[in-house]
Amino acid sequence: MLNDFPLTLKKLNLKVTPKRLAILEILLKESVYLSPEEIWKKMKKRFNRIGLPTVYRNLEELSEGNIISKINHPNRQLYYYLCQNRSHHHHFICLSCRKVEDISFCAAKEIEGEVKRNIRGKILSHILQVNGLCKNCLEKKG
Amino acid sequence: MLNDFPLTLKKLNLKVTPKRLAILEILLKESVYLSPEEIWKKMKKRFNRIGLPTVYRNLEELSEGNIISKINHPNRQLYYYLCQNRSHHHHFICLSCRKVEDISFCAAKEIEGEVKRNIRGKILSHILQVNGLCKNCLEKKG
DNA sequence: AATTTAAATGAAAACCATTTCTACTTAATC
DNA sequence: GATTAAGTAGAAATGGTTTTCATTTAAATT
Ligand SMILES: [Zn+2]
Ligand SMILES: [Zn+2]
Ligand SMILES: [Zn+2]
Ligand SMILES: [Zn+2]
Repeated sequence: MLNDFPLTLKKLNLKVTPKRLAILEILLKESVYLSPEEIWKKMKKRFNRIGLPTVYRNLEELSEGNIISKINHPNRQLYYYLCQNRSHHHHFICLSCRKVEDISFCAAKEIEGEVKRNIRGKILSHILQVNGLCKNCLEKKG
Repeated sequence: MLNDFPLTLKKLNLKVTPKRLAILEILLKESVYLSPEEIWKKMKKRFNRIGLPTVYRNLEELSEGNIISKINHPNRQLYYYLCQNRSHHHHFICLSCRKVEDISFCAAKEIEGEVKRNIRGKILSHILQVNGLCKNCLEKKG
């Protein structure tokens, strides 16, 4: 279930193409967030012909379908991460080695309450992300 | 204190220039987030010569100095907002009319605990933002 | 008030990550 | 296998943002 990618794609009404599967496989193998170009470079090892726009398109679609997460990086470039944890949660990202770790705490409930009570608007999405240095990177510096 | 901009700039070791003051004044007047180009257009009404890079540079510096907030927008463009609330808090942003409203709830404490306990890393920053439709925009649609 | 110095600025150009376009290919359905 | 809508490659365009560098300005120092 966790990585029956063909099924996952079908559920999103996306065709099961070798390139889509490869993008997911590449991301699954990584414990760090990757840029579209980095994923493209890895794809070039598997396919003779593979365009960068294909990688961008697919990453956007997969992100739209909540299969992969978009990372909010201070340098404002795009990064993606495939998390095997399928329940709602957020991320701690290492700004040095790019490692991604799960944060189970989510303020969604409390915030929903506050938005209902005071703002009286409709929530469409929320971002919660912690940026820092992971254990390994901290120890290297010390 | 709240808008003694010259003093604020001095504290950041930034020179008190008419253009910096104007950028702050423009932002202070707005209850919505603005793009650098939008701010530049407003600046052109006040100055004969005003370059877009100057606006970008100053916005970045002011954001770095925590005088203004950078907005995380789904379209990935830069937007800034000057919030008069000087205590730590986060924002609800309307994706339709761009209104920004304060959310006092912040999960920082809980997250800090979780990062200390499980991740054992160092937190450098955190993002918490709620995107949605404000009360006014909801009612317009209904 | 004049001098000095580092910071700020404008204009033009560069940058470059991302998107668009078009012709071609492929997956899925029957 | 034929059909059709979706996916793709490659090249080019896009456009928000940053860099460069010569000039100007703020503000500290005489
Ligand atoms: Zn790390
Ligand atoms: Zn995760
Ligand atoms: Zn609104
Ligand atoms: Zn605020």
